Amino acid sequence: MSTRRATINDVAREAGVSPSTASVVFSGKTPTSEATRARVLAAAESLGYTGPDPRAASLRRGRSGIVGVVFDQHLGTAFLDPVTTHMMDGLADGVSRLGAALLLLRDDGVTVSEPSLHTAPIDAAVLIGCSPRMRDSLEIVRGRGIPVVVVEGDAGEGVPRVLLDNADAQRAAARHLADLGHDDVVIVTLPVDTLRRRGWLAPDAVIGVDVTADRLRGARQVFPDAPALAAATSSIDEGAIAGRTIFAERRPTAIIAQSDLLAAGIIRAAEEAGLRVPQDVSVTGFDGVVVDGLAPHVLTTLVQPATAKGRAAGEAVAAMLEDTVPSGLDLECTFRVGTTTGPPPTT
Amino acid sequence: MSTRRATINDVAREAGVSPSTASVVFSGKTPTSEATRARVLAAAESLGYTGPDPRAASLRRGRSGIVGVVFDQHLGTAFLDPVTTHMMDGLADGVSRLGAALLLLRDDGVTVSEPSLHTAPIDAAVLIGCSPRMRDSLEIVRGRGIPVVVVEGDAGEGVPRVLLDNADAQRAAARHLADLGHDDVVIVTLPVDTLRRRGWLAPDAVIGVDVTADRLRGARQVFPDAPALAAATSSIDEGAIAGRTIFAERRPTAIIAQSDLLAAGIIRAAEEAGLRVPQDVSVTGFDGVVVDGLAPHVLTTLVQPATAKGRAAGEAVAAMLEDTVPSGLDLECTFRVGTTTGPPPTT
DNA sequence: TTGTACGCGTTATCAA
DNA sequence: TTGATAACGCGTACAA
Repeated sequence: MSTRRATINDVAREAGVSPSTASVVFSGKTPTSEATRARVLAAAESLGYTGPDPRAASLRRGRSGIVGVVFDQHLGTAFLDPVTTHMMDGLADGVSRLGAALLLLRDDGVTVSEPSLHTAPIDAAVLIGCSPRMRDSLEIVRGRGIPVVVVEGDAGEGVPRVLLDNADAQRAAARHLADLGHDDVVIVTLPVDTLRRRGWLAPDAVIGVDVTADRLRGARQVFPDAPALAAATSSIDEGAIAGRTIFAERRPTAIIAQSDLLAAGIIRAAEEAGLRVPQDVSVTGFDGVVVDGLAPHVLTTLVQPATAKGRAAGEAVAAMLEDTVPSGLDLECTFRVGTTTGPPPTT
Repeated sequence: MSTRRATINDVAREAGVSPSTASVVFSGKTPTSEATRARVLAAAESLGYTGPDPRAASLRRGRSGIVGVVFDQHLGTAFLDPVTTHMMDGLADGVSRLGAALLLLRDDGVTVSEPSLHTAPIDAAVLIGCSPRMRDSLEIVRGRGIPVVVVEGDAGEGVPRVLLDNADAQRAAARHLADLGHDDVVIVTLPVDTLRRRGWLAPDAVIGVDVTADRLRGARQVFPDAPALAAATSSIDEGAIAGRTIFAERRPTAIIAQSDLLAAGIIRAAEEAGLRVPQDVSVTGFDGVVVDGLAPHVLTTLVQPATAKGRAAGEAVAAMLEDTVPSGLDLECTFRVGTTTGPPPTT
């Protein structure tokens, strides 16, 4: 029983047909007589043959039926972000018409072991932007000649992308604050580079992450001189850290956070500092996800179509694999006014 | 430029070495002289060769470096459950020492297109239990001779499993309620079968989902006659539906929900019905996840080590691929008393 | 409808 | 340290 697994050759021999005939019985590419078909199946059964080896089939066909999803961070971290989760949802949906499965890949720059982005048997790749690493990932994938779709990132010519109107959306939120009378505003940004360093950004700081840069640009269109503080990642804890940093130094009347999770942390920090939201300080978020523990607040935020984003990416991939040329897709955020913004304190 | 991609043979020829030497340069399996190494790399560079084709390598090696994660439901749905999310987190961690990537697979019973469970090039599989479908999935994977680990499910002999002490844990919660003086208790269960039908369970109902059955058994050890209502899935909305059904018909003093999400929905339904929690009705959950919008309540629940569960599964897989025999692993839930349980109303 | 023959691109083995 | 050889298991022209 410890012998090697049966191959289609064994089955063919057992059934008294040629290997190609046996192959055809399994693939159904060519009609076969009911008799041979039955004989082949019986032979397979008796040998414990359960179908073509996917590795060999894949080599032969030149296709693996696998779409890689490339993250730039620990997979766990990615999953804990509701935006990513929803996007994966849509992505699974989008590629489903291909019948492709999703391979979770992480490109951290270090070639650990296999399969990395260099060696994974993927037919196409979806790069989840938001990271400077992405440029390198893109390079690798394109070098391999693999079709790729970029979600929220600058891809260069010829790479289909799924984009959000980050700048415009963020400007809408800033405008909302300005209309309420705010002019002392601080911006808390998503990571600005691979190093994910925290801290105040110099006015001329170069930002390597598109999402961060775009949202910042939108905010600055309304508040050109607003100071910006970079967070290390998008999480409630990071938001709290940023909030504490801010309130230790100053008392802005409003804070624009580049994600809902950050906003939630900032609100927590504000309350720790004895500030009421929105009476003492207004806070806006970005994403429109459900944040736990925020009740009874309802975040004023930009609701992004995360699921649609994933689905669009999936469909673009499907199109590329079917030799259609997919165009990039621009999705829009919806501004939602919640209970975390109000007029600035009159003092 | 539209010619086929370069192969390692082309590179070898260009570099004036044998294919095997070129191969070795890329794999590093055998020492090579600096000179040949440089020549091969240069040749590769000039031909645009970016490394061995993973499909061919995988065929030759008999390994793909991919671990399949099999879900029994829409991937999106799975991702939206915090327990699954945390488990994936741990799983990614657990297989990382293998350097393996995770392939998201869904086994819905219908063989749509490739790669399904039948044809995916995976070295091992992790079945996320909780489903009757799982038995079939298991059959398929084992038929292919692929090592498999089952998380929370009955696997039959010889299949390593990662289990939770569902029955014991649930009994602890039930005991807690009994100690408080409750004796009019209703149980809201997770789905009982593939059909995910809602409704009251007959006392002798056959339950095809292990988790559901185990937790129910634990509760019934304390409250043998408690009626049980099945939900269609684990979500807040489903919990609310169940809650409304219950409160329309009766006024139990306590409700045992088989998940936190269900519990949250039940609490919502209770409040809709003008009932206070826990003064009028106590509610217990299961999982110990953070549920949004539940504040200021803190759920009395069983906290399960979701991340550890995933990590254990990952490590078991790694062990199997390294020819070690992994033993199954039993993990324990921790009972946490929150603010949603109290003595029954004295009326 | 079935069989023959070959190649997909790589790597393990072993000898040189 | 390098090279020759032989699979790995399958799919598909093409011919019969």
